[in-house]
Amino acid sequence: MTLAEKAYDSLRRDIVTGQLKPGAPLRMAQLSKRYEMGFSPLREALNRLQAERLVTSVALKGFSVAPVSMEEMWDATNTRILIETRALRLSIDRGGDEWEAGIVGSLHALLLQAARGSATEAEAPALEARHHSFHTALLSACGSGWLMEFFQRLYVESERYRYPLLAPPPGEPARNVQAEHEALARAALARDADLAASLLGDHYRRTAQRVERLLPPVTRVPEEEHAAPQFYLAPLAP
Amino acid sequence: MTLAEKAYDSLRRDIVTGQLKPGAPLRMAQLSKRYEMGFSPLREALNRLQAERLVTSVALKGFSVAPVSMEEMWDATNTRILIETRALRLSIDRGGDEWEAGIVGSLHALLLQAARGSATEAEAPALEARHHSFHTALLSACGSGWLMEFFQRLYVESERYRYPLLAPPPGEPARNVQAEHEALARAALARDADLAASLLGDHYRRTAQRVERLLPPVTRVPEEEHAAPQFYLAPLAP
DNA sequence: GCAATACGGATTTTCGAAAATCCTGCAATT
DNA sequence: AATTGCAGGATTTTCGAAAATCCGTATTGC
Repeated sequence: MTLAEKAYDSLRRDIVTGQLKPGAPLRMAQLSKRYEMGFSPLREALNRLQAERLVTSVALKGFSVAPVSMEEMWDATNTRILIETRALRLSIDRGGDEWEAGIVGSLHALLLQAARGSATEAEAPALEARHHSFHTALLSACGSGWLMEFFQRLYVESERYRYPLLAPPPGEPARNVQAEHEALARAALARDADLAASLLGDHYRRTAQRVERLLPPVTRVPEEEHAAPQFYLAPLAP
Repeated sequence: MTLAEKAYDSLRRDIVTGQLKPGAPLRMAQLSKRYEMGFSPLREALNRLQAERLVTSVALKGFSVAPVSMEEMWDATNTRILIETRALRLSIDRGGDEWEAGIVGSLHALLLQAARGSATEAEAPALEARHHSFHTALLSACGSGWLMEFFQRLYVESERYRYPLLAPPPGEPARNVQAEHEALARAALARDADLAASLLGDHYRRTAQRVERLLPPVTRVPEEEHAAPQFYLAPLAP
């Protein structure tokens, strides 16, 4: 594994888990010290992350962690539902034995980890990994590389919002999210596409609502000139 | 504009227009000479392009132009229809005067350029730019950054397949694609979401069928993993 | 004869410093 | 008092060379 790949993995993890805060500037000197490598591999990683919208950059002014907002969270959620319900229906149509086995296996692993009392911070990455595997398994037979790519992109994006909730705040009733996963798997294996798609949409909407309720401070991003225009009139000539 | 940005634009253009053939290895020394810059800005551009799936890379073995295939072209087409019909319906719901003005204006500019006899190679980039502006204007009021991003990604992807057809081969009946654009704009401005979505889907399916009919050699991607294909999208401009 | 291994050239990856650019604060001017 | 102009420092961007790795070839050992 090259240094640039290490840099990519480390930066991605630290952004998704919130150790690098949204909007925070990423200075080369500071990153170089933190990750113990030169500028070249860091720049490479930052450019990839920029293309994935996890970091932003302005020429000659450097990189920053991409900001978060409730608007963006809902946009990601709605787009996710569009992408994943399509991929799920395709998978239900086309999936074979391997697809079913992948669902059953990854759901089992997810439930084991969840039952292990994964509410602690130390267990969060393991739980998150199995959650990702399960959702990937569900869609894996869709046969569309583009749908899978967009699914992965939006999964990472929503992980940024979801991660702080893996260790639920005290006094908050735990949501039985694993029951939703089980119902989803059951509907998929029963080849009930309408039910499965409906359950998947509800699953994500519920997650988004929980994020909205428990993470309101996150949304308070001071508005600068970074705001996207309401309308976009593309230039005509090159 | 930094050198890295120039490198990105140049490489992207040369890949989309087929001057860099699908599957072709991209050697640093050769690129450095071709674009007259050092390794650093080139690597930066290549990493961004890799994240956008226009180039592939293997650690310590370098970069290549991403391959093309008919399967991938159909995947991009179908995913495009999913993304864009959603974005179009949202725009039709939410768009205001500026949105309408953008459509009318960019359609007018597109028709002017098309009437100018853009079948020549020299005019292809201008026609392509206005085509892109028109489709962007149609969706621009959807209010979803993620849908717009995926739209742009798939637009570029399909441009790779469409570009050689801007100058139609001799003996091939020209398709009246501008009539389709006009009908699309009319349906959008009339706020007929079902009709507009249906026209948009047909528009892309027709394009894909034409690509499939006129570019069959493209699909013959040799089995060897990294060799350049025997056939490729013929370059239009010098 | 055949497999395994060592070598040399080609290529990528990384480093460290130089060049270019931006930002801040202060002074000079209107 | 407000604005402009200009150093000086901080930061990013780029270069060129060094280090690391890969691939094909030839040599060795069995």
